Amino acid sequence: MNEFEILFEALKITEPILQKEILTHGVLEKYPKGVFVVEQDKYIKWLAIVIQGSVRVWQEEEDREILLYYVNPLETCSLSLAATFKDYKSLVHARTENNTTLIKIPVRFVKQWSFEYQSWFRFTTQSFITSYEDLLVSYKSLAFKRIGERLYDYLIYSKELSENKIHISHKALANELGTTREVISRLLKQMEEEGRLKLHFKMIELINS
Amino acid sequence: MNEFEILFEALKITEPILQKEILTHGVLEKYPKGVFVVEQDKYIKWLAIVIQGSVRVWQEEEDREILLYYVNPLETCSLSLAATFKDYKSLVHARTENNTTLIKIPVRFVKQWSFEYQSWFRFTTQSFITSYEDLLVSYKSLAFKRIGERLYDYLIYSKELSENKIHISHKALANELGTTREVISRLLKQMEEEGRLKLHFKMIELINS
DNA sequence: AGTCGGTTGTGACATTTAGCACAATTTACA
DNA sequence: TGTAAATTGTGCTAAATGTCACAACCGACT
Repeated sequence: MNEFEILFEALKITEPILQKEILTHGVLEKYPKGVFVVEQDKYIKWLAIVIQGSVRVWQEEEDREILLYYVNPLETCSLSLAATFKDYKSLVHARTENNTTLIKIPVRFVKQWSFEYQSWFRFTTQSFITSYEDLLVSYKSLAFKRIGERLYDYLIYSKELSENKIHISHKALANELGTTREVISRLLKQMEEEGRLKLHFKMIELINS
Repeated sequence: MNEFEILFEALKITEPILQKEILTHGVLEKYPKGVFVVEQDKYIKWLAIVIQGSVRVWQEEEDREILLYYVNPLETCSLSLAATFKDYKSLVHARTENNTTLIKIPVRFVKQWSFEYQSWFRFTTQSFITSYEDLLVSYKSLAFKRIGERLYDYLIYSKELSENKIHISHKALANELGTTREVISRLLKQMEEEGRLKLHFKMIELINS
């Protein structure tokens, strides 16, 4: 099954005309890790849907950054989606996290299809809603939780995606959470002393409670 | 011009069939200040569009709260909108700020119309996008700015909506920004000493720089 | 084995934010 | 006019977070 077929199946795109449109105007691209897909303050020209790999989306200011979310297979960056409805500059950065396969759709089609094809409408709408809810949860967490708790939440969440061993540096964790490396190092050390995890070089092992 | 006509004009709802649908299924309601329109963890049954007045939308945890946004005339709460596409419990609270006139649409129609009527599609889409962007800006601000700056930003923003005199208590400001009253009082006092504003009882006067 | 760049640990200290206590002030309204 | 409730000011203290400096450590590569 090729990438387009994967897309059609996952998004339940059954309309033959829409399939044809996507095949005609969509562009398949493969990127290595670390490529910028979207840059803050630049105009967005394509809607990218991740087929394989993942894309990290974040905001930055001076030398700090904070994670917004990851775009995983068969999801799209809801901000690119927003941009397709209203020409504007990106408020965020986005970069591939792994080798990543994308299908890119020129923005001018995205809106039009939403009104014409039920399945595409479902896809765009769902993407928006999910992203909005996620952001809302993050916002609340940022407003009311202390860094220690947000850090642990992050680790638990990462664990669910893979296993008990999370491969990430303290500096990278700081960038996910919008703080600095020393803060993370100290909090992790403290959690290690509490027996909640075990620290290794560029790896954190969670201990099942 | 009655409330429905105002709605049609503002949202550029020209389709006669849609107008008829809205007149048939929409309900006009007038509330005094302080009525809960949506409550956290409750199911959403209506999409409310503000015609007059305004609705405050916020999140809370224990005895803290933080503002998300205000719904102003001819806007809708994007979270109610999200809920119409996916039955779920509200993540937020919403309460009228003034005497407020709403048009309420049962959620089951909202999604259907989006796909059937261009103007309704434009309305729902725009609402989502605007809310999403606003939340994103708030998120960044929360992540990187200190309370003092967020406070001043808030005052400047309020000033633009009305005049130099902002009628609000320190406690209410704390609730807008997710902090406590003492913090706000001190920061305001400091800004007064710096000549940036003048404090009165339940009112803050901004000084043009 | 040696070098180098990135990573981690940590002490000392500064700043920001929060929490408690209580007095003073203002308003609403009985 | 008097009283109660809400609002504001502020000293003191504590906790959370950020900053700087520097040493120790790890792993990739020659």
